[in-house]
Amino acid sequence: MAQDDGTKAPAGRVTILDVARAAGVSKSSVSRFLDERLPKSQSETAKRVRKVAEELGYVRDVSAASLRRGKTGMIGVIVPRLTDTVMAMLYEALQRAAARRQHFAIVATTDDTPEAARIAAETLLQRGVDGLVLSTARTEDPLIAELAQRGVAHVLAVRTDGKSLSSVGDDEMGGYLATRHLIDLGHRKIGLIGGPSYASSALGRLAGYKRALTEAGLPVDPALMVEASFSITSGADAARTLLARNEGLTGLFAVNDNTAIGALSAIHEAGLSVPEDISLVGYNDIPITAKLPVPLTTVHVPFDQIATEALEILLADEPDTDNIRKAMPTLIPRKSTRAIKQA
Amino acid sequence: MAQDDGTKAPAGRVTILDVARAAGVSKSSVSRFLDERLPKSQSETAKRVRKVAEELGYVRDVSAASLRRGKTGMIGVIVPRLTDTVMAMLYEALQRAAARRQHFAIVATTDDTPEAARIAAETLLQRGVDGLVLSTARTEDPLIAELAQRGVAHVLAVRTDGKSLSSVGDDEMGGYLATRHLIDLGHRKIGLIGGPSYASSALGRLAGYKRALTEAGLPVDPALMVEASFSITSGADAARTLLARNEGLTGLFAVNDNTAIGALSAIHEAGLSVPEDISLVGYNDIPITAKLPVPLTTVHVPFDQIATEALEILLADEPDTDNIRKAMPTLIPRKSTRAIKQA
DNA sequence: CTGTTAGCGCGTTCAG
DNA sequence: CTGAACGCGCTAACAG
Repeated sequence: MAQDDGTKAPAGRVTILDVARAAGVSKSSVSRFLDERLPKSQSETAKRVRKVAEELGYVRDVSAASLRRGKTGMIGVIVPRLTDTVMAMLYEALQRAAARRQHFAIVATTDDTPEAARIAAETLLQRGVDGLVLSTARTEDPLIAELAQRGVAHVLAVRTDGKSLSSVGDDEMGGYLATRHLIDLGHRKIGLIGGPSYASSALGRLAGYKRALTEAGLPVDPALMVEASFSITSGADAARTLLARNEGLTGLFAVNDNTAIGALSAIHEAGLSVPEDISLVGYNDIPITAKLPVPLTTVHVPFDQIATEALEILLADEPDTDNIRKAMPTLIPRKSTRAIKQA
Repeated sequence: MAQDDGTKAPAGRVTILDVARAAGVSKSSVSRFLDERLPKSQSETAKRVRKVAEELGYVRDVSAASLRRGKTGMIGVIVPRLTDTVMAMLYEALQRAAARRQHFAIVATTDDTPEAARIAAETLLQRGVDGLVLSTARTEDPLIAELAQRGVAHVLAVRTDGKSLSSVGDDEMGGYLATRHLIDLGHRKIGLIGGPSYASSALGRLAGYKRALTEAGLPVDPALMVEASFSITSGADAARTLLARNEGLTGLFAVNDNTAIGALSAIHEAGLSVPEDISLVGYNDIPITAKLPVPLTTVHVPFDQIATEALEILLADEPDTDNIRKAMPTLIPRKSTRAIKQA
């Protein structure tokens, strides 16, 4: 039994025509009054139309509007995986930023493989997204080149290829801050658990690590640097290697919280403690780091800012001039680092 | 400089009409041959049309198709948050299941508040989803009642309200398995870190805990049970309470891996070790549990199965008969549990 | 500011 | 099986 609200009950869903009739105006007027992109008119009729629409429970059919406008108001996000908390944080931030701009962010995952990234992009494009936010960029990424060539609006987030429009964290600075923190605490032999070399974020943090060392007059020793993926297991492996290879290591900088957590396991396994024997710094400040038995010192990344700027770039009317925007990270000192014991 | 593929270059995007012309058939034929819902015709023209479409790089305009079909092929997923790995796993599983059925899953988060859940549902519906998968159900959830009354297709996943169509894990069984495991190892004083009482999953696991205890002739002692949220911090708090309140506690079952991880902190803090002093079991088997310094014994939940069945229910032509489908969990014994030391 | 008109690209009648 | 014609609901262009 459908409820009767006094107006002629529309058969199925309420269309713009129902509203127009009920308000006694033309449907194009309704369309205009309800256009969220225009500054909302304060005229009496405008108010009445909005009220009637509200009462009737009218909601615009996005398929029809998208067809006509040539835009869907959806933006596609491509991330390696959502079970990586960093990427979940990025996506949630992008959702918030998109909502603020009356858009909606949909996501597809790639497991960090280029083939899946291509499929993800295709899927999202097929779904009609107005643009793409990619966090999977590699240096010399053919997918990105192709998108550019096809004229697909896109922006890189968190990771950059060094040339396309991007919104990232200042990884070099973050790496510097982390390493400098350890140096300031008196550490002299500081290992690095790096990330995959195809990720600009990992490379930047490595560069920052080197700069801090050099600036402090410390040697940049290849034996102190190990490359890992962004996984917990590979962090553990890397830490094991580093520990075995370097007598007297007291500081460790992992360019990712996950690898730091893996390193924690390896350190315990070796009969050592954090921070008593080894001071450890992570990167990203994922929620769990603050809640570990020994809360992890890490570098906080302002994902909300990165997301906001990414969308600003993507949705800008005319192409931006400065290609790569960098957001400032912050060091969060917690309990996994302490001043070195005096010899 | 647009490349010329020999056919008349369409101005903007390739439409169905371009394909029709290039293949020498009418556009309705093209539409039919390319309809993924129909069994694909093997006739020569069909093959030719598909080939031409492929060559021209034709992709169906989903807005136009959706407008005409009255369906978008999108399903909306509502979860508390994606930074909770459990929910990220659920959503990724739903994405895969949706893809298998030629659909696409979009997501919105609620921070586990009913008001945000309502907004999330509205947002998703406005975006034109064909149905909703909710993992935020509470017992007596007005939002769900409203969806039902409005005729919105929906299914509950992981958590159920006990009456609506749902696809969940068998939480009672999981709770039983976890507790039984501890009992089998000789533990007699087993604490429970429960979840919020509005979540059916938490309630089910609690019920399983009680059944295992009762079956073993052990008392169900209220002092051994603490309610927590699903967060790490609250898990730590709960464990502290339990430890302080119960002399001789040797076993602990946390109905969620996150709270188990929190408990870990509290246990260490109290100067105790896992599994030497306390055996600990979690729930969900999120990836990190296997990689902790002491890998966590936990209950694995088949999210892929839950997701597949959820979509089966949601996309079914006629309403299902059995309301609540339950997937079997599995106990994964790792290093956080061991036989009790003999007195 | 308002209304009229003309499609957006597609899927689905319906007649052949 | 095929094609012609219609219209899904909306917005843009235009005219008043």
